Amino acid sequence: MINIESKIEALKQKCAEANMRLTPQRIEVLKMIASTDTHPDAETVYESVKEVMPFISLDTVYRTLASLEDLGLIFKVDNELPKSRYDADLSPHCHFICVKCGAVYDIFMDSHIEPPKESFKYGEVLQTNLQVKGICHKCKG
Amino acid sequence: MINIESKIEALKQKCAEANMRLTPQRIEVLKMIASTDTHPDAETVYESVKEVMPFISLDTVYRTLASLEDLGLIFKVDNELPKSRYDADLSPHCHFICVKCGAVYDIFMDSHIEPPKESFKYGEVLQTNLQVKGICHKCKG
DNA sequence: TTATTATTAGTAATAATTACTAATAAGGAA
DNA sequence: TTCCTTATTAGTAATTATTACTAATAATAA
Repeated sequence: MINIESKIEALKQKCAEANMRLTPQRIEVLKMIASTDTHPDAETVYESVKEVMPFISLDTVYRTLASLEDLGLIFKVDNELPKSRYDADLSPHCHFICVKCGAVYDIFMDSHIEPPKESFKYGEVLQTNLQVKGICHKCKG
Repeated sequence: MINIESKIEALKQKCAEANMRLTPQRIEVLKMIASTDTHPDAETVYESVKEVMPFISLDTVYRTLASLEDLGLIFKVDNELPKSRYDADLSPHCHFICVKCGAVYDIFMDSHIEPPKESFKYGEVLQTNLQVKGICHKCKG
C-alpha cells in the first residue's frame, strides 16, 4: 500500500527541483493513481478525478500523466493493450496481465530484477521488468 | 537466425489445421517479419511487402499480423511505444528497448523465464517475458 | 472445372493520444 | 499583501494507430 502523503511530498519536492508548479490537478491525478492497485488508464483517471474536480480536461490528465512520469513518480505498465496503464508503486514488483480483460495484478518481489549481462551491450539500462501474461480467474470461468 | 522455409512450412500446417487459406499475403508478411531482427511495426511491414506485392493494403497487413499471432507464429513485443512491434523468433529471448528511438534488440537466453509462483494466484499463465528498457548507444551520442 | 466462401483491396470509421490557443493561476518579487 | 511573469489549464481540434465495411477476388475442395 502506497503512502499518499509521502507521495504528495515527493511531488512537491520534484516540482520545486524541476521548476514545475504544484497544481491541484497534479496532486489529484497522483492521488488517484497512488490510491488504487488497479493500474488505471488515462480515461479512468479522468473519470475518477472529475468527481472531485469537475472541470478537469482529458488533455490535462494526459499531460499530467506524462509530467508525473517524467518526474519519476509513476510509470507506464508495459503491455500490448490499446490503452496505457499507470502505476505509482515503485517498490520491486512485476505484473500479471490478463490478455482477455486487461486486468493488471501486482506480483511483489524481494528485489528488483537484475538485467541480463548482454543488456549492457546495447546501451544504458534504465529499468528491467517482468511481465506475466495469462488469463485471469474471472475470464476463465 | 530464423529458418524461413520451416516457418512457411509451419504456416502451411497451421492454416490447414485452422481451416485458413494459405494466401500469398500471409506468406509474404510472415517472410518479412521472420527475415529481420528489427521487430518491425505494421507500417514497416506494409512498406516492405509492398515492394514485392504492390497492391497489398495496410488493412490486410494488420489483419494478417493478427492472424499470424492467433496461429502462434509471431507475437507482439510488449512495449509502451505508440506502435506495436512484431517478432517471429520463438526461441527463449527477451528484449532491450530504447525508450528514445524505439529500437528493439534481442537478448538471447538459455531457457524461457519461470513465472514467479505468485503468478498462478491470478490465473492461467500463458507467457512470461522480461523487458529491459534503456537508451541505446546511437541515442546516447 | 466449378462452386463455395475465406480473404483481399480500397476506403471509411473509430479509438487513443497529442497539439493548439486563449484564459487562468502558481509562485516569486516588490 | 499585491502585482507580474509565465507555466499550466480547459476546451476543442487534429493526428496517429488500428479496426470495420463492402464489393470483388481467389484458395481450396468437390
